[in-house]
Amino acid sequence: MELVELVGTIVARYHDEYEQAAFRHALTGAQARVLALLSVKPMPMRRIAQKLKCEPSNITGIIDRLESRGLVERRPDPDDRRVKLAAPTEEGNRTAARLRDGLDFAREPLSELSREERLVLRGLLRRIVGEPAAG
Amino acid sequence: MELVELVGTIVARYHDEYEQAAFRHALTGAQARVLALLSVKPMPMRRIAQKLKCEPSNITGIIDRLESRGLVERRPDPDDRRVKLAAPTEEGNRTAARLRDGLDFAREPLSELSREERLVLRGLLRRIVGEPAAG
DNA sequence: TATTGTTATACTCTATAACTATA
DNA sequence: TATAGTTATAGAGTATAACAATA
Repeated sequence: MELVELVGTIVARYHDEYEQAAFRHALTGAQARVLALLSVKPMPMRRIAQKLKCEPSNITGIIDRLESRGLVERRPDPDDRRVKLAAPTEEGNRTAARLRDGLDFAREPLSELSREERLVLRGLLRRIVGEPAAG
Repeated sequence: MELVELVGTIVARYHDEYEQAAFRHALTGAQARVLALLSVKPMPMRRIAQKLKCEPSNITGIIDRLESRGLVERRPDPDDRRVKLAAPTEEGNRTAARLRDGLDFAREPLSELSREERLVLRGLLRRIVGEPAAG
């Protein structure tokens, strides 16, 4: 099995598992990604679009749906009245935490590897990602 | 940077690059995946749905759009008149080949690694994917 | 004038359910 | 009866263009 094909397999599996984890919380993949993003740090609508690499107009609907479920709220930005800060509610933060815990990919397949092997893998992946040697 | 985060980064990058490669040929991601699949081997509509992990009814529209662009055609199955085999046209095969060649991910980041490192990486990824030692 | 978020619109992908034609 | 593909429908994500409020 070729390296590129292996990477493709892992990408597909990771993606599927993320979608499934989202589905368990009655979220779509996009909604789960936005919620996960906001649970790290609230941010303006436009910043979310940049992170998701999509047009800002799409974020309106995604936040609408998360807001209607009580997982996210829109707050005014005291420094710029044009800006709306999207932030998770308490329930949103709890959902985001359970979402993280439900990502089996982290545990199961990687647990096949020993500690040393994981360090080797991490080093190789860092090279691929283009990380500097730090960390 | 943690291992899981690294995998997530690579997954996102791979995904983006695939979408971009598809876009360069005026294809959506789903259309490109189906075309790539069929360029390996023509198959019944239902089999495509299984490969893409979606409902068969969706495949009708995707094949419709590929067919209207002359990239794919529907052929009867001589063994079962219910079945329609989706197969790439000559132009479809050419497009699929150019699509494969345009996937920079294969070349650029992996080329950072030496031959030995790539073998080590392949071995580790095989373990993660759960491949038997064969190949 | 430029920017932020929104609205309106259209297209694609998706699941569900009902349908046709075969088996 | 069961299966393969289709159609109809609805919801979600996406891009584009135009808009109101604010900078």
